[in-house]
Amino acid sequence: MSRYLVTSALPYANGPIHFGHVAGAYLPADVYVRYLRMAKGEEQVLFVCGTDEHGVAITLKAEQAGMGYREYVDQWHEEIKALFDQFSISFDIFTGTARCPQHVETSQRFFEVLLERECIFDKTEEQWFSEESGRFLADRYLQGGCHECGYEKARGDECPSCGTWIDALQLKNPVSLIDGSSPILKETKHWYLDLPKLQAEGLDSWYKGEDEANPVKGWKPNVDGYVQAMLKDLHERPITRDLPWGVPVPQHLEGAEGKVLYVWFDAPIGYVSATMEWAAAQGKEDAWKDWWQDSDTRLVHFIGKDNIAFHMVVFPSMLLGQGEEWNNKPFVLPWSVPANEFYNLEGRKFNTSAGWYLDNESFFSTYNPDAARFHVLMSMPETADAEFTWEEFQATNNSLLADKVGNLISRVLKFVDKRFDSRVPDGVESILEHEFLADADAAFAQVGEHLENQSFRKAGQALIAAASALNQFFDNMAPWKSVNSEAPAEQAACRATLERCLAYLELLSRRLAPFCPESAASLRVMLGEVAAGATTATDVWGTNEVPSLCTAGAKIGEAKVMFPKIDNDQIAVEIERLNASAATQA
RNA sequence: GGGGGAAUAGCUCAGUUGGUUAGAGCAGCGGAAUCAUAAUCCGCGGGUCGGGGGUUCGAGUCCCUUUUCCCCUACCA
Repeated sequence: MSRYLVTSALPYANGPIHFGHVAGAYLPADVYVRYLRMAKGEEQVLFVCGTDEHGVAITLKAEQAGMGYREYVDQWHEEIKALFDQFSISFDIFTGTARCPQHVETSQRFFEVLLERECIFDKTEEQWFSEESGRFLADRYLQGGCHECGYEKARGDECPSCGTWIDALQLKNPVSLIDGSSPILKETKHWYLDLPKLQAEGLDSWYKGEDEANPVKGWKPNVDGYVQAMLKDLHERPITRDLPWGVPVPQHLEGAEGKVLYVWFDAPIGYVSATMEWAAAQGKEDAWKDWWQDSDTRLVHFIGKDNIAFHMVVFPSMLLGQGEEWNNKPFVLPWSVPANEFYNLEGRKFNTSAGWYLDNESFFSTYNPDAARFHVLMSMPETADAEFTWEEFQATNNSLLADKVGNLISRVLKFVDKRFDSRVPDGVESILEHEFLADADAAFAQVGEHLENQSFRKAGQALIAAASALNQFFDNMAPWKSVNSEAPAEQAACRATLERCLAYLELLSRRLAPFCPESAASLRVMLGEVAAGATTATDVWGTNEVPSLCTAGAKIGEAKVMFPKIDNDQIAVEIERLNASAATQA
């Protein structure tokens, strides 16, 4: 039995996150994890994440805000965590690279091991240095004359005028965009990750699925195409920076003073250190090894498409490069990297500073978080960019959740309440074979199959199809007619129909849980004694499960509206608010 | 400039290794029913698959080219 170590991309603690991030890397991961916990067992799954809190961008923004670096990232850490809480993202641990107690030591050890194993080398080169602010300048913070077309406001990486590639060292009369000073060239030593070497030593065979110790699930087209192209021409990458904020390069090394590990080097190590922090919190310091160094672990990275290179090439290389220097065991390599595309808002990118965003607080105080989860999942950018639109959100909420699912629950429970005194009808000979129940069985089975396969939209569609089949069953049996019949056979059919409906609602409550956890829980409350048995333990998914007969006389609870409808006026207000907010910022 | 992904009914999307009249949901239209959050169920219409070319007995599905959108391009995670 495999265990699953699931990660979501570490959000950068440099600004707000929005539904777009949630749709790409967090919500699908959470639905997957909730499914795995139910289908494989809680102890077989670990879900880790945290904020990425280093890097030059953070130092600049913090300085602008007149805040200390730690203070600055703390603020964003809290804000980011708040949105995840609204979406009920169920991380086992959510830490951060600047707050995780194990992070510095772990990152440095990664570095040292790579150095010892000669997967890292150093090089000394000249770079632009601002004497005024006492720091080396990243290419993008330089402006100067383009060596090709002479355009004077070219940036250090690309000329906006002629589009040519610029080597920052060739800029004419460069000026620092940070402090306006004229930088000087100064020598600095940096360390580089030798990716070509690691490619030959195992990255290639892992990627191709030829590494028996590290099987892979298979890559999505966006991942496969990108990585294949990248592996044809792999170069070494610098992994250190001159910065006052980050994980220090081990200080015993010559020239390490004032240098930190480059943010993308230390960030993915955050997955490992977060696991260590989790283990320590469990009182089992070594438990992290069971996840990172156990060949039965399936390592799954949920990311956005902008992160493919790091999770498919750089981080696996770093793991590979550790050899067996940790406890005489290698690290596991990713089994699956579900990279999603981007999620936009009403046709444009989410952009908080331009007023093009959803106000999280207002959103969650007005709408059902489970409806948001379900809609975002059903429209998530699995294969291509996708978008959130208010009208589609309304349609999902009303047509699917309220009308198909909510109403099904409502009509069944109210019928049982009125006609059978809120109890499972007795003397029932269960209906085991029925066309529409067979459809429901198949649809419920597909929910599991699709979740297993990380096909989230299809899983959601299957869930709706199951509810639809149950509606068909109810209509086909027409218990509202048979209930008034004098014929014993009719009356028996009516009782059997409701018994099956209750049994299937119990199944629905379990299949709905990964998508809409709160609603699933409230459905179980409504089902009362019908859902009394604890079923959160390992539950067999992906098979045609025929629910067993409900106990006759079992009492059900009170039916409540699970998914309130959203009316047109409300949606119009939201769209107007969005446009007004964008207009104000423009 | 280079690399990658995407483009299929009004909308959102499926379409396995190329193979009979290209599917679903939503919206729309018609009907049935009335237990239920005026919720459900049945039926119907509607695409030639971004444009062009090619391979093939046969292509949405492979190749070339072109247009549009998005991502990466290595110090904007």
